[in-house]
Amino acid sequence: MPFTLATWNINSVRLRAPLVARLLREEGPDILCLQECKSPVEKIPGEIFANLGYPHMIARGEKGYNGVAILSRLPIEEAGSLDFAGLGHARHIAGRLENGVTIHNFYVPAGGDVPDRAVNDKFGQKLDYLTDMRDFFGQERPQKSILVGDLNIAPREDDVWSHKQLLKVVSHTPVEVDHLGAAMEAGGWHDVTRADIPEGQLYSWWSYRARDWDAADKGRRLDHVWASGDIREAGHSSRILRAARGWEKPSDHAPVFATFDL
DNA sequence: ATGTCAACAGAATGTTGA
Repeated sequence: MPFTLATWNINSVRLRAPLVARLLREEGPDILCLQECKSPVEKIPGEIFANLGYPHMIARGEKGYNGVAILSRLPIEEAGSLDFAGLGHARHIAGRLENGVTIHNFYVPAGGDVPDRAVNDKFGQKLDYLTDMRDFFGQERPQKSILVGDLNIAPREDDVWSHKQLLKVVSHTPVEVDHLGAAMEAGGWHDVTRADIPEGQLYSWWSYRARDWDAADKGRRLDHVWASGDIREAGHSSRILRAARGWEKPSDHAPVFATFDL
């Protein structure tokens, strides 16, 4: 049975519960992975989503920051949560579907402003997080697995509005791209979005600070859908719902979709 | 340095993080 999955950094699931509901109603993904819920789990308005046909929710949360959740119309059971770099943050949850597919939902640390771990602890934490990711998935290569989330890195030149102007901007520096690539390779992960859409500029995030985000279009592809090597061929129909960035009181991220024939 | 958001602490705005 094919299923469609979406990943979306919602930037407060309580404030934007109406937008989540709109996405569920209008697009109807089978599974929606959220990041930056910024809410303790017990304060996530799960009944709103349940009433829309998404009775299954697994989540990790904390007060004010981070937080990840998976909403599903298919039964999903928790399959652990990882705390890379020992941050003690709610940045990951894994779930398993009845067909045996595991879904990892990640919110990788943003990394602060200065791309130098000697002067910016947050940048060091981001690199350490990615190194731990590499080591974890390298230990035992995942199978029948999908990894999604806000990875806070735009790896390719055509994943940013200006490769040259962003080389020293956190999210597109070579050291971050290398760390992400190492995690990807160690786990045998494949970039489903770029397998589907190999050519051209592709963004999932536009800063709030731009006066006209749509016209300026200074975006970055920070949100990703990966598949383990054994199911890479099952992924298709990738798309980014850019329109959601223009909704009333939007998140600064747009949802990324993929369908899997599994 | 700036721009714009959101949550928190604690009672108005400043801080932290993105």
